[in-house]
This record gives sequence, structure tokens and C-alpha cells, in this order.
Amino acid sequence: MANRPVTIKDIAEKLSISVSTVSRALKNNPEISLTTREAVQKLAKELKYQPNPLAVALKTQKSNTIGVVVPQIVSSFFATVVKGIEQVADEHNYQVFVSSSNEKIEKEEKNVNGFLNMRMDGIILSLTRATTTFDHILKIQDRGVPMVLFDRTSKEIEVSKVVADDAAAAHTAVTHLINGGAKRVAFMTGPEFMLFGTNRLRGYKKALKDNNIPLDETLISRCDFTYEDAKNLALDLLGRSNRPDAIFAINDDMAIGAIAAAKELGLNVPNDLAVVGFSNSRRSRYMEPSVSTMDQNPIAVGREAATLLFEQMEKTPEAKDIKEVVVHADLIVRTSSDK
Amino acid sequence: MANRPVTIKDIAEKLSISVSTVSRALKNNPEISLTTREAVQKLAKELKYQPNPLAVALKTQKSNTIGVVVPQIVSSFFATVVKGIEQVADEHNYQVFVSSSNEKIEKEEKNVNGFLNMRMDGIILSLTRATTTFDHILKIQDRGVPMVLFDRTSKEIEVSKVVADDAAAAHTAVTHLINGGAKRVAFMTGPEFMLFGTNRLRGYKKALKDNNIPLDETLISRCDFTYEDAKNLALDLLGRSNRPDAIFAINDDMAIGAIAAAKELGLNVPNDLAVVGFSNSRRSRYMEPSVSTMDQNPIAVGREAATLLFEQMEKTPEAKDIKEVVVHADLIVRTSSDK
DNA sequence: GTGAAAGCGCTAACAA
DNA sequence: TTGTTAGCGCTTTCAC
Repeated sequence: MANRPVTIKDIAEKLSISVSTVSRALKNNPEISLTTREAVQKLAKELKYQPNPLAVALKTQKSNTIGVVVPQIVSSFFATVVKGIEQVADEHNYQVFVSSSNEKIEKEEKNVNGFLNMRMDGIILSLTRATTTFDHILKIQDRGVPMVLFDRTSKEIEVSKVVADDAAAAHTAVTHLINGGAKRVAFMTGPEFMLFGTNRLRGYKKALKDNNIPLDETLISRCDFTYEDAKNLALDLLGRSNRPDAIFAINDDMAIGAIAAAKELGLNVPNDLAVVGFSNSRRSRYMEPSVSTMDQNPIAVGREAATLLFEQMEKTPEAKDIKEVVVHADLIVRTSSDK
Repeated sequence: MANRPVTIKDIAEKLSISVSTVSRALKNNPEISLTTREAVQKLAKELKYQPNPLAVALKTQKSNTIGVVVPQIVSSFFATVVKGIEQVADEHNYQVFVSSSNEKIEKEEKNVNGFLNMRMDGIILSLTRATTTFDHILKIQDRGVPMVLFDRTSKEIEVSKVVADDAAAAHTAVTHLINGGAKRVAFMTGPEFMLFGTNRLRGYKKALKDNNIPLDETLISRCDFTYEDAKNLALDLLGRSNRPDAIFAINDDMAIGAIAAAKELGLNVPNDLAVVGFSNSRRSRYMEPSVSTMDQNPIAVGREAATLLFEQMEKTPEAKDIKEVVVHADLIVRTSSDK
């Protein structure tokens, strides 16, 4: 028990050579004779030698790790973004460490500081809703550590970003509904202060305009992001005399609520009511097979963010330029399988 | 740009004292005069000194971190368990690092090795479904690093564990349905090879027996864990002449499917059909307000696992004993709010 | 009460 | 081709 890990020194002693020779041999440095190189590598394998990353990082000032801070990990959107990040980090042979700020700025600061202290080589983060002060972010730049923000970004800091095209996605979704024959498309969304809600609303309005459909403000309705609230809201919408013939819902919870309401009222989806739900992720499986979704494509968000980060890490500190990548959401059309 | 972090040496130089004095002063070592202690601490704060955890860990052979390996992070169950772990780690002033094995044993081994290399002080993990070889687990013990397994464990390794009481939970749920007046309780579950399915089935059977209700094998039905499959299965179940008057569903997807099927058939939930869904988490909000759920209590699982780990870390290597903690699921009864 | 020195495991400039 | 030395930032024994 408590078997000490094998060090470079152990190898050196067994082979009666110096540690520096071992170090070089392990890196396949051609300055070292092939014979010793092979001997070292063979023994290393036998002893299952693994370099101590702490020592390496302390010495080289680089840890081959990147840190990711997300507002919450209990969210398929963020969890999936992380997956995307891990994919490309893997390709670059970097380890990824994730921590969650739980929507609290103090935790966000703590996490960032922790990552900085750990000498991580790059940081990817998505801000808390409450983040209004940016000292900790500036500190990252101050240290010269590459960084990219995604999804929850801020105009107040100059840094590379990966964002969603909320307005364009909403435009696509609503256009799809209109092309399907809808004349009165309702928009179910959340509280006014949510930025992505505002952007999607913009796309909604533009789509109507582009199709010469007059805007009917009564079709824009807001409620909290819960199934129950959405269902009640939809019950109200669909109970009106001039009810909508289509609903664009801002997320899948709302779409599910809308469908439940429609069923309760005896409406057939999608014949009587077409629905497109904006989805964070694969949860669309909860929806009826005939409901189309806008998939926000979180894997792509993650991959783009990581790619941007690695681009920066390769550049010299002065050559770093700021980029902004927009990830497009995919419209996944599902046609009714009713008989 | 590229501002070098402040070190103990910087402080020592500014104060014209030795680094060892600074080191001691920062730890409030009473051997150091109060005057210098205060001077050092003041300057440290001014310069925003933060110890380099790499150097500390390298020197002290302890990193104040624990590692968590989960099969997947895109799962509210595991994500929530991690949250529970973080809570108690926070209380102990430990940092938590999480990595996902994506249900692949190679990745699991890689993660474990990474954590070991990083000299993490403890490891909490939940095995891949495919984990059948345990060399990497034994290596943890071999190194003398405290470890606890949760949820997905194995009888093949002697180690502390935190598990769910699947059988007892199922027993509670089914008893609840019977007490509510159900005579024919159906059990909707997944493929046969899933261990928790087997355990819950055991609880189901025992509950029937304890209530003198004869087992009707036709009420035990299996399908894949998707909404669509569950709905179809329920349509079949509920379409029978002697249909069940209650359904115990093994997870919330299935419960949702069952409810959708009931509605489609014009049955009122819970009057015509009582439903209890076994839930991983808070997703029960998708369910109708009148559906009760067994909450698996993942936060508690996480907290218990971490608590067990810290207990072990405090003990001397030889005094470590193996414990097994069972976390009980909570029955959350929701009564119909129908008017 | 404080400092000098060694060492954690590794890398790299400089010598030989 | 290989070894010696210094040092990354910190802790800790031993001296004074």
C-alpha cells in the first residue's frame, strides 16, 4: 500500500545515468544515443513511469490544461457545450477542467482565480447572469492567458466570443411555419429581460415582415420557463376566438406545455396547430414526433470556442486578435407521422 | 500584459527578509514576531499574493483537491450528484475536479490516471457500464489514495460505496399506489440487463406480496427508455380489457409517456389511473401536477459520497475501513388539483 | 525570531 | 553523447 509513484530519478538510478539524460531520452531527443534512448523508454514502460504534471507545469510554466467555467452544469446545453470543448481539447492533447459558478459571481471569480493559480493555459467561460463587474476577467487578460467567452458574453470586454444567432434562428423557425401555411404565428417567450428572448423576438418580427404578415402584438406572450405556466398561457392563447394557427416557443419546456394545452382543447398537432420549439438540445425527444425544433447545436458552440482558444494559444501574445464566431442553429423538421 | 504572478520571493525582497520567514508569517506561525507577521500579511494582501498550488502540492504531496469521474455529465442525475459533492468539498475547503468517461472504460482509465498524476487527495467515481476490468481502480488503492464509488459500483472491489435503495424505493412507491386503492399496478421498466431495473422489480414484487396481491406477470412490461416507446407500451397496456388502474414507471420519461397514453385514451389521471414515476431529479416538473414521484435524491448521494471520502482522508492509511451507505429515495406525493 | 539550505520532480543551459 | 548545475515556488529542518 501507498506505493510511491515512479520518478525520473528512479529510472536514472537503475540505469546508472543522470536524470537529465533520462529526461531527454523520454522525449526522444536525438542528441541521446539510440541505445540509451531505447533502454530508458523500455524501463519507463516497465515501471509504468508517468511524468508528474505538477512538476512539469511548475518548471515549464505551462500545464497543458484548459479551464471551463459555466453558470451551471445541470443543464444539457452547457453540459453539451463542454462535451464539444472536450472533443477538440482531446485532439490537441489537452486536459479540460470544468467548474460551475452556479450563477453566482463570487463563485465565478473563485473559479477563475483557481484556474489562474493552477496555471491553466487557457480559459473558456460563459458568464453568470449577474456578472456586471469584470475584474476577474481582466485579470485573465492581464496574465496574458488566452480566453474565449461563449453564449453568455458581454459587450463590455474585448475578447473573442462564440455566440448563437438567436435572431436568425427565430427567423428561420417562423419562416418555416409561415411556409407551412400558418397565418397567425404566436410567440411564446420568457421574461422581458432575457437577452436571447429579445433577439429571438427580433427574428420573429422580421420574419413576419419579410412575409408581409402584419404584427399582432396580442400573439406575443410571456410567462416563466415552466411547463405549467406555459401550458396555462397556451390554454389562454388557444382559447381565443381568433386563435393562432402556429406557435413558436422559445424553449422546449414551453413547446411541451403548448402541445399539452392543444391536446387538452382537442386540437390536432400539427394539423390544427403547428409548433416549433427552440431547443437547447436533444430533449426534443419529449416532444411529439410531428413537432419541429430549432436545435441550438451546443456541440458546435463548444468546438468553436475551443478552436478559437487553441488558435490564440498558438499565436504570440502580441499577435492575438479578437474574433467573434456565430453558431447557427439547425432547423430539424419533423413531419407528422399520423395515419 | 503577461503580468507575472506575485511570489513569496517578491514579498521577501520588498521586506528584506527571507522567504522562509514570509512562508511562516503567511501561515500565522506564532514563532514569527507579530510585527513581521502583520507586515507580511499586509503586503501580501496589497500585492494580491496567491500561493502557487502547483508548488505547494509538489512540496507537500497533497493538493487539496478531489477528483470525480462520472460516466456522463449530460445527465441531471450525475450533474446533481456532483453538486452535492461540491457542497461538502466546499465546506472542507477542497477543490473538486470533474471529468466524464462517456461510458468508455478507456476514458475512465485515462481520467483516473490523470487524477492520480495530479496527486489528487481523493477520488469519487461511478463506473462505466462497460467496466469489467479493475486495474485502474486497484491502482488507486495501491497508491493509498482514498476512494469511494457511487451508484454504479461493483461487488468485485472492496471499497466504500454509496448506493441507492432501488428495491426499497420501488416498494414504497408501489405500496403508496396500493394504499391509494389500486388493485392492478403495472410496472413499466427497461431492458432486463439493467441492474437498477432488476432491483426495482424486486421491490415491486415484494410490495404486492406484502399486500396480498397476486403477481400478474402481464403487468410487467419492458421497453426502451424513450418517450415514444413508453407511450406505445402504455397504449397497449391501457387498451387491454382488464387494464391496470395504476402504473409504476421506472423513470420520468416513461411516466410522461404513460400519462400521454392515458390522455389519448381519454383516461383521467389520477382518477382513472394513478401514476408514480421514479425520477432522477427535478424533471418531475414535466409531469402533471397530480403525479407523484420517487425522487432519487442525487444531492444526498453526492453529499454522502464526499462525506465518506473525507472521513477516509482523515484516517491513517491503516485505519481505513470500508463502509457502504444506502441513500433512500423520497416519495413526493402530489395530490390532484383538479376542480 | 529569523535565516540558510535542502528538496519536491522536472527541464534546460552550459560544460565536458 | 552525457553530466552538472540551477531553478520553477514552496515548505521545513536545522542552526544561530
